[in-house]
Amino acid sequence: MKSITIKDIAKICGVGVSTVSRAINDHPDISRETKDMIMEVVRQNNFIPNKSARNLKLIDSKTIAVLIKGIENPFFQKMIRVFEEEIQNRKHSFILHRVESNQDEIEVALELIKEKRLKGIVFLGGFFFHQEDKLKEIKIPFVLSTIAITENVDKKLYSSVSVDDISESKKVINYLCKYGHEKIAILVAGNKDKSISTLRLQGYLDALESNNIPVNEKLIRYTKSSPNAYTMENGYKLMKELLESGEEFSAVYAISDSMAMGACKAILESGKKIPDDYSVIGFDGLDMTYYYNPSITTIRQPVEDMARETTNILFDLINKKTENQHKVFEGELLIRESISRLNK
Amino acid sequence: MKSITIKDIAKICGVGVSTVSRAINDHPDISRETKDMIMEVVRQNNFIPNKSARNLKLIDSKTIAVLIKGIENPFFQKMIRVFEEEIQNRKHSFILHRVESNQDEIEVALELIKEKRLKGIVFLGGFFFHQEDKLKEIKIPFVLSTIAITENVDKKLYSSVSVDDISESKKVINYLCKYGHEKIAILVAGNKDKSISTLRLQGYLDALESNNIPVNEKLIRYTKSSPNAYTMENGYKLMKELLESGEEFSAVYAISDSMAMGACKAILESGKKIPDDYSVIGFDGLDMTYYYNPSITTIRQPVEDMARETTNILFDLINKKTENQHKVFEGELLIRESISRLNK
DNA sequence: TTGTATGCGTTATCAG
DNA sequence: CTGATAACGCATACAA
Repeated sequence: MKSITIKDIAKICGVGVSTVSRAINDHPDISRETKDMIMEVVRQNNFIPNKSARNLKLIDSKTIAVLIKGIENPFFQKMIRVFEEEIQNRKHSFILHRVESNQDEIEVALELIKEKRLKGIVFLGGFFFHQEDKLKEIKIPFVLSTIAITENVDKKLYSSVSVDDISESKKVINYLCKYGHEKIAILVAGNKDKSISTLRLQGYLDALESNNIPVNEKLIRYTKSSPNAYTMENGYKLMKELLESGEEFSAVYAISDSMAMGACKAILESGKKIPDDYSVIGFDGLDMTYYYNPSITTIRQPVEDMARETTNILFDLINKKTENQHKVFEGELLIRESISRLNK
Repeated sequence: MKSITIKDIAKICGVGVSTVSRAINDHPDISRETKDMIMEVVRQNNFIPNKSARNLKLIDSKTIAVLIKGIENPFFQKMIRVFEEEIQNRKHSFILHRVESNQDEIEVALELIKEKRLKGIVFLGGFFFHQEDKLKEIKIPFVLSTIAITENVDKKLYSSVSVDDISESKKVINYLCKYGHEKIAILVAGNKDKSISTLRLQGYLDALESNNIPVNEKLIRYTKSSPNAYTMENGYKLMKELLESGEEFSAVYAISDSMAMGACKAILESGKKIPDDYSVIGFDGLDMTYYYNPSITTIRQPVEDMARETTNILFDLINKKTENQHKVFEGELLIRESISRLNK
């Protein structure tokens, strides 16, 4: 079942393959008539050029890949849109490529670069625990977007766009403290998970200290299951355990909005009220937090702006307009209905 | 900046390219020592085979692609997992490929088939308004999963896995009627959108008729914006308009869970209660409906089973074990807290 | 067990 | 403007 090739088309048209190639690719050096004639034959025979062959031959491809770890995370939804738009505006092709949680994103990137002759890469989500020499293998421009780097790598080796998880996390806790909360629980991702979760936990600890509140280890709840720790289900389970433990607290900080909603459910199910009995605060700024009942106070990451800035930096790098950059965005505290005031 | 190829490796190792190829691809006809030696060199030089070249050469690739339209739809999240698992269990590679809402999925499929030498394809989401001859161009096995076909095409030409949107929709309305509701509003996708929305609306109309309830056009609300009609935002807007219109109703059926949650928000925001003032029912069975407050009654599509069955059929087709099949799954009514009983 | 040569389907170079 | 031909990087038939 051999499929039709450019040669077949050339034969049918009675022209050379290069002429067909020129017709397909809108080359200038071809007369209107031959082009029209060829395109007609192409259409009639449903000829579709083989991209592998094309990629193999091409030296320069004008395509950008976004490698996303955790595509199921609703947090990325809006960013994808922006990437698509921005990249297409710049007349480049956009490839969204999912990397599985057990895959090494750099390996995947390296393969894709070769396969597609990429111009640039965006790494979205996940966390880098890579060594410097790993990063150095990527010879094309790339930007880490909403990624926590844990290793101490030279900032000159990469670009990044992110929020400061530690300080945003402090913001959360300071806000709760301002409202009189002292017994503040936190729902974080499994303790071996060296990631964004660790940073947000760090912010929590720092803020408690600066507010002179002693840390109660029993109020720090870690998810068991991985790799998908930031789910509603985990938030629900953790909250349920916490409630059943009998440990006292007045507010809970879930390090993701999904977990926050799960936590809310557990609280409501136990017959308690939000925010009257317990205050809840999330992180990320998912739309869903607005629609939830009660609406949930959270820190919004400016995802659209972050995606836009990511592409800006990437194309600046591609056009050699800049060295590697690190842009940190400020989160926005969205004050909703899930926090009560304890002091007056 | 030429990148390293199999030839370079061969040269370094002092062997032929075919030997290197054999080493990389775990061929049997190669001695342990040469293989180990070669692999060591491969590692040291970070050699990564070019997939385009490989795909071009290969005749048989053992890869399955899932083309998904509307990847941002949380409905597909769980299915993706299953596809990945099932396909990997069968020792095939899994490619998730996003098709944009303005793209023709068949065109995309045709390209991908050539590029990757696919063994099979799953079309996930969206709706087919394609002619028969379009479908006939796809020469490899494929299955339409959770897709509404609007054209009248010969069922022998394709396989499908779905729920019966019309009858599930009737189930919804019959349930509401049983609880004494008669003034039932429905939130559907924009009227030009010939899709699943149309089918669910049809079920609504049919069920009203069989329950001897006259249709009130004012209770049928269409989203304006496309292409992403099934969002919380649209549910919210539609509900708000409906409430402000002053039209009387006791229950609302949103044809997607996301819309249902948006609708709930609008109701709650207006100071009304669910289900005391208004009953709400959704469709799809997203996890979120459980976590919402109040939890939302909905029709659950058995997504995992559907994904599993999709792969089963696909591989049966690949292995020539079967002709094209059409499997219809039954939805499950998840009774939650968002419906009140009007009659006693 | 290993090496050589050929072709996969395109695009690009270069001569006509 | 057009056509032959040489790559692109790899896998494989075939020869050794």
